[in-house]
Amino acid sequence: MERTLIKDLNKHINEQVKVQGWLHTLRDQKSMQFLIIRDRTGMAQIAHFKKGNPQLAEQISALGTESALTLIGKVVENEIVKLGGLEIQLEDLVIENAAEVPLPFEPFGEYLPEQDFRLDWRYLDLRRDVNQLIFEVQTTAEQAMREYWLDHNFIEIHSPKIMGAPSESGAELFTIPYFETTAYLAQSPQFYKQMAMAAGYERVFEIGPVFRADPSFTSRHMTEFTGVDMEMSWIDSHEDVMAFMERWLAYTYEKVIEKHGSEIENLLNVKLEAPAVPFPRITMAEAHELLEKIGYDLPPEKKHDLDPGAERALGSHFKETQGHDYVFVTEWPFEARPFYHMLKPDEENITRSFDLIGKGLEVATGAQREHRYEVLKTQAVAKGLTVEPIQDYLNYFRYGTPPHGGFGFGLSRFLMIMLDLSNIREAVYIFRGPTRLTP
RNA sequence: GGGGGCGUGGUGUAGUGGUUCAACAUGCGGCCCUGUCAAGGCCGAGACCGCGGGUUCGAAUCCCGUCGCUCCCGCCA
Repeated sequence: MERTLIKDLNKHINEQVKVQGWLHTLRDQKSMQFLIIRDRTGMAQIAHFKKGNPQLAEQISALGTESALTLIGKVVENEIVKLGGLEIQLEDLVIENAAEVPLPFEPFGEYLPEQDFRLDWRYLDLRRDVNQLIFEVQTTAEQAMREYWLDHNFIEIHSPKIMGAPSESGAELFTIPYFETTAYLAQSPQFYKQMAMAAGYERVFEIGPVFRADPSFTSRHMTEFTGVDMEMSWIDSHEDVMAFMERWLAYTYEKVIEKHGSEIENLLNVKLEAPAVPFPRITMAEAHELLEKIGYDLPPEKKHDLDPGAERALGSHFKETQGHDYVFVTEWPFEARPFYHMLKPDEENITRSFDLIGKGLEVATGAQREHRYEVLKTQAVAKGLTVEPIQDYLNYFRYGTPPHGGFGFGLSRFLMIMLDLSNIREAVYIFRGPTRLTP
């Protein structure tokens, strides 16, 4: 017998159906039992007259909530029933997997345990509607991103996550034993995206895992996360990358709104609107002036940079003045950027780069890359790097590599921003942090 | 790596030096209820108040240490 989804029960009045799902609540009375069963599509009431089958009644009485059940019965209309005006009169029940009693916590209780405890029992936590929604939204968002890329002639790549040399200086790398030597977990697909430019692929994207060995204890950092990266050739400047990116992001919002807008409003109380294109832009120099004007005190060691407080201040400023959640901060000083960001021709210390700030949180970094071999080498040396370990990378720029640029974008941070989640642990399927390796 | 906060039955909280201070809610167990509906009623079990030390006649409550969690800074997506 085929399974009927709970949302489709009203199409099967007076028919025998099989439903499968989780026991949401059990109301065990003297002569009757009511089981509320839940599947991904909704909830329904199952009624059982104890006298009809005392043995079954006994089994039901022993059931713990959240048990996985298969039920067979007849769908009947019943105006009294508040759950959809129908119920299933139980004929047979299979306990597929009984939930132990008691549960570690009640996923549908009035209050929730603290997050760390919920992460211990993440699969119970994920049974909550709002969590199901978050990952439906993520699925739609990724699909929209891919659609947009494919409509613009991008090629999808999957670069290796095991590397022989660090892909960038700076962020800490995880080392792993690798036969007779030591390898690193990829901290970014950066160099491999650029290799695709050298390969003449012109436009590539990758959605994949990224590893950072930084011991960061914040609500927005993870040691493993999903990086959303793209790179495009034959650009004139970083402005081409930003112009692409804002349309790509607006498209993603549109698709998410179309599919989940009302549910997001119901469950998360967020009224989603696609961000207007173009996004506001501000150069780093202007940002510093603005911060001073609005009274944000940037620490002196940050004079070429922004700190998280400054990002939040900029975020709320552009929200207030332009009603926009996003802002590009452009033209970062070379001191604050990696060696491969291209410098402006007339201003030696300024890069053709940008960060995208969403609701005050850094969500992406991008730039035009330096594609001229000698210039790139000089910039690496200027950053204090030795050429030898990055020679493989430098070799990408020896035999006809077009001008290009791109960005790296944090998928979970994006979900945080879009859905107003206060902690990245809520925006990721399974969280990995310095002290969280399980489940 | 630096700093702040928190740590009480399974879970969420109350209690900030003493005499019912170990409470309330929820969950759990039992009983009651002719069909309930995020049911309701009654009864019951369940915590030596993270751990170790100290102050005190007396510590969940104050102090020190330690562990865990959390947030902020640094780093970044």
